[in-house]
Amino acid sequence: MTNAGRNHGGRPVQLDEVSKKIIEQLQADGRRSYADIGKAVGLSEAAVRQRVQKLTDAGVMQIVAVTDPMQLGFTRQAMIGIRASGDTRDLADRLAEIPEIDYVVLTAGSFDLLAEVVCEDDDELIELLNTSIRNLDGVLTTETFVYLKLRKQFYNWGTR
Amino acid sequence: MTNAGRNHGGRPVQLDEVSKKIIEQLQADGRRSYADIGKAVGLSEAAVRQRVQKLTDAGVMQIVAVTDPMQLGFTRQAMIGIRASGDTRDLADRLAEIPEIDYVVLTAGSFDLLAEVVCEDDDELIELLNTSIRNLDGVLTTETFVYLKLRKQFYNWGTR
DNA sequence: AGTGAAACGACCGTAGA
DNA sequence: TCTACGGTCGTTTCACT
Repeated sequence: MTNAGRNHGGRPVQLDEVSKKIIEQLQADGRRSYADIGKAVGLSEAAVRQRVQKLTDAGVMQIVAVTDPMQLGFTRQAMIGIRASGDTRDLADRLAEIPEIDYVVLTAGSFDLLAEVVCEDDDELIELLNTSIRNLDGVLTTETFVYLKLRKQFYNWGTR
Repeated sequence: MTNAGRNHGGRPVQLDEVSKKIIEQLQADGRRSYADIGKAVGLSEAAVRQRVQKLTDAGVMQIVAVTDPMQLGFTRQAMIGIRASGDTRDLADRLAEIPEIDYVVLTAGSFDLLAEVVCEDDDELIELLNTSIRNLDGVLTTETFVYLKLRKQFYNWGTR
């Protein structure tokens, strides 16, 4: 189960209804057996297996464990909007190295970057902002949006 | 493989090093066999399976398929900051019903809500902003941050 | 909470339509 | 790209520690 063959070109893949159904099944339960999925979509176990292989090799889909930060004791989350000078790709790289940051995206708009942080508590968040983030070369100003309640989350993916 | 027994109380669970290692293995590959994981963490297959069962039942972890919107032809993503009046929980509920929105969070700061949208192209994004989002009762102003490049994404989860 | 063993079911490779 | 099938390996259950 390697990552070999990822479609780094990023050309969209045309999916038929059957593959979409297979993905739906695995979005509900990533460990569902290929045989079970086959019954649900009307295909043999081997055919399902081949399609899943193709989809993961092409980088359309990944089957992974997703954790709940709250349950792991990370009670404080926030999105940080960053206005920057210089090369934002470079800054994004440096932000990505910070373990408390789980999400970094380069944007167009009144922020140049958005970064999501996962912290144990407010103290860790303050520490992170004051030492790790605002001190970075190229960071002009930041704006913090502390999460009060997560209402919806659907799993997409697209780091490349 | 139901969702039964989710720990909706949200009390943090204390995890030992072994469970953390198991989660790490599954974050890398959600379909890795329990036997393999057992070899990696020094536990029998049955013990690993019991722990994984517990972790998923407690709501600490979920094993799911995560898709890449780009590969599925959704070439335009954006974060939308929303300033609102009235009950933001109510507004969040209505935003969550919009299929193009995959992420809604209530925040403290200069936005009341953040919503992430996944669109096929710019036209769909414009349409969505003008018709579905800005027209909602309670939406005062919006600010859109179009994604240029996703740099880092780590899978967390916490909708309740 | 963990191991070990036996029965069962899933997965994988290959052959063939 | 699919089905069919046999060998191998993973999973499940249970008795035991």
